[in-house]
Amino acid sequence: LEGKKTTSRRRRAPCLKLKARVLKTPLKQAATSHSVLTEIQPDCQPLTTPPKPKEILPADPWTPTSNLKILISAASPEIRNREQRRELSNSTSEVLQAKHCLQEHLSGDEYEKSQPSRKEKSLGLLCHKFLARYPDYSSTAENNYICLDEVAEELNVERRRIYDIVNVLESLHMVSRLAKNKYVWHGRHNLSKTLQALKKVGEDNKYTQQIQMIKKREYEHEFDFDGERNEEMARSLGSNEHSEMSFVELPGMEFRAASVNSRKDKSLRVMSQKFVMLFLVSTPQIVSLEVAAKILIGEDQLEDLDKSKFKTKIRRLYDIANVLSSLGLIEKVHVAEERGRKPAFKWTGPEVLTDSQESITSKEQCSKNLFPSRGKQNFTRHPSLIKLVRSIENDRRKIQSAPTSPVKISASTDQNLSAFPSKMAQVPAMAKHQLEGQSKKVKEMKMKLSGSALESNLSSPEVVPKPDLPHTTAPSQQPVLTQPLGVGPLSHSPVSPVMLPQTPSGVSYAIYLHPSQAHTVTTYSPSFMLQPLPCTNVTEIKSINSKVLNRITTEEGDNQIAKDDPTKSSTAKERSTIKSETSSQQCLKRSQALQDSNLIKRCRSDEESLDTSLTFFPSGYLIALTQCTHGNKAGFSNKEKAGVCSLQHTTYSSPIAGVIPVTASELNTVNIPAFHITPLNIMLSPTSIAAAPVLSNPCLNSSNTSSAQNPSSSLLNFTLQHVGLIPAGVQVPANPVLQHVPVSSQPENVSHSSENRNFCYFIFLSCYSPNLLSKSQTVTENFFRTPGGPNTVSSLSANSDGTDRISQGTLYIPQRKLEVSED
DNA sequence: TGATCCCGCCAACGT
DNA sequence: ACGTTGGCGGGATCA
Repeated sequence: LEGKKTTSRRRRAPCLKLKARVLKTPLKQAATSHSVLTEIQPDCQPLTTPPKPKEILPADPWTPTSNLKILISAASPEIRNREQRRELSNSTSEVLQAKHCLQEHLSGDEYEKSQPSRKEKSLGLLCHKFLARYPDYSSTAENNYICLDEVAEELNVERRRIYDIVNVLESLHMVSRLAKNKYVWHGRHNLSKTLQALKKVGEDNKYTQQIQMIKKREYEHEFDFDGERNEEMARSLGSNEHSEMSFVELPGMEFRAASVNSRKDKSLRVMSQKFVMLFLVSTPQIVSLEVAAKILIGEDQLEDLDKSKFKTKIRRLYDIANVLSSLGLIEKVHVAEERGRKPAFKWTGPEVLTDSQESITSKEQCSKNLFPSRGKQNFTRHPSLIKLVRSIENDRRKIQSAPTSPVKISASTDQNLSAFPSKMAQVPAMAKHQLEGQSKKVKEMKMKLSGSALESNLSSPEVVPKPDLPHTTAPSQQPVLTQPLGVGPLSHSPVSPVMLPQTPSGVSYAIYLHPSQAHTVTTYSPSFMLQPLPCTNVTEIKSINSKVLNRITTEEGDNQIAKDDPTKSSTAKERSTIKSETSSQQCLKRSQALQDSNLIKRCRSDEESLDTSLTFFPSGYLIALTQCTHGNKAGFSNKEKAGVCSLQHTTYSSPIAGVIPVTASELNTVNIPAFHITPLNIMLSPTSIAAAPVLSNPCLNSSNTSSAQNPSSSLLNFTLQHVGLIPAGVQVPANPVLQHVPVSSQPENVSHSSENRNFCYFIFLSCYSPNLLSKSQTVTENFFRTPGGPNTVSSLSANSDGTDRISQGTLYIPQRKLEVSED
């Protein structure tokens, strides 16, 4: 028991071998037998993890010096510039811990005996060490090659452990295999794209629903293992026929990734990706190991959902989680449960935009052409392509696998595509291109937005732009836009009005209707609020919490014990743990109780300091009615401003609807996430609808005017009826006149006479989507079919300056009206 | 105790 | 036949 790893291993080997043959790694079909285990065990004493030797090992590589080195590398800011608080505290604690050990080493000689503790050998620490060797963002100049042997040796670990790390990194495309024993380091260069792709796949996989389902069952019956229930559940989960999802690749990297070897499962990699997906699709972004394990298991083997399998899965998840934690992507938390707390992890990585929010269209369009059958597999290898890929892989492998085959592909990550004969390769490239361009645009827009918000006096509280926060992780990798959103009014909370920078071009409005209050709307809508929203770009709607906060209930979410230390300024973070109900049903069910005092407090403070990071957008039905005119020439007087503000405030109390002014010219800048919601059976009372126009609070308008045109009431009615907002027979008042509006708040503020301005009306039936929207393109493509045909859309989206206009007088009715992803 | 997860056997793969 | 990968699960540690 001298402890030397190698020694003990050697000693142990024969014994294990014997036993193992019988029960350990079952030969394919041989099932593990515990009885055998117990019987045999006595014979071969060790057969267990060697007890931690308490003696010292002079030869042990873990000398104080090495410890120090590790500490330094782990903490070195130059090397690891990426992290912030979270990870910082993370690694800091680790470092401290290690330091502690170090001190022990130094202090007492007898202490030197202490073997590296289990902790010091943890995968997490090892991963930190590993990561410290490479830059977050690799530059071609540096040594981006990873030689497993070397690394293993340098880090003093078995190679096996390195595989664990590399496999996870590979799943994030942070490294890719070049050849035997050789990997290339990509760093975080592709991270955001990878995450985006993963999120997309996760959504397509309906992970959100799966999670929901599991939680539900769990809740209903105290979850009993070996119960039929589980099998049932597994079946239902697995029955989603997309269970064969394989490794998600990244455009431009697929072949390299594929070359990793054709070992079919690639389990750890795939598991890692799926695990990440779970975070990306859930809100709050907290995933308990249990749920994750169940989903991951349920997906492939619906049959035996036995305990051991579950345990194993959990073990693997821990391995993965350790690596992800080292990367600063997740952080451990605990969620309170009826019985004690359950381990869980919280996503702390960059916020990821949904494809549907960003460039789903471009990507999807491209891929759809290739994979007409399903959009869902955009980044997953399509079955029909496997053969092709295989053959390519084979060729490639031949070239690559020569022992120590030198890197023959240029180190750059995405440029070798052209080398591929397959035209498939070009698609991803295109998508990527667009993606990049778009995110750039998003960034610009965001900047513009916050800039104008700053100068706008209208900037009542909510417009106070949040100073650019340092990125939590990869600096500059994600658009600022992607900052944690979430705050807010979550799923059921009423949408709070938003103030956006005023635009000289006019105003327009949108109506927000929260499903949870739909019933109210149907009958009477005293709280129907009209919000004058000066806006330039509705690219991002900033909202603040309304006083009436809804419960953020997620079986897990609620219970989550914010174990965050108070020192941590986790506002955005915390807020991001809002749950967006995908199910309208649930939305309706949820009560609107105030949730936690923090939120309330924050809400209050919002009035002054306003954390505007919050950007959620109602996703839902959008109806644009152009030709509605309004406006006045009065500028914004202070008084008016005040009025607006107060109006706005009152709205917080129980806004069930809101209107966002949007001029036609801004139409294309409005971002709305793809439909997530079912249109519900919301019916608007005619009066409510009529109110919309009223919103064009005169005080918002600039003096310039255009001919006064009244909105076509028939058009309006038609539209509303068409989408089921009002009963067929009902007619909405034709002319939006203030007095018709049942505005319950500050009527005096809306009583100005108005002049005319062109703008269009948007009506949203919303189900809040905490996700940020970003691209105008999304809106236009998802909701409108311009008369000009498909090209119109392209041209609109192609224009980045946001000046495109949709011809006025046209009623665009979304064609995908009832296409809901929800179900 | 239950949560973590290190350790290393050995099957599957690749050459 | 041998080296590389990496699934897997016992059981040591940690909290």
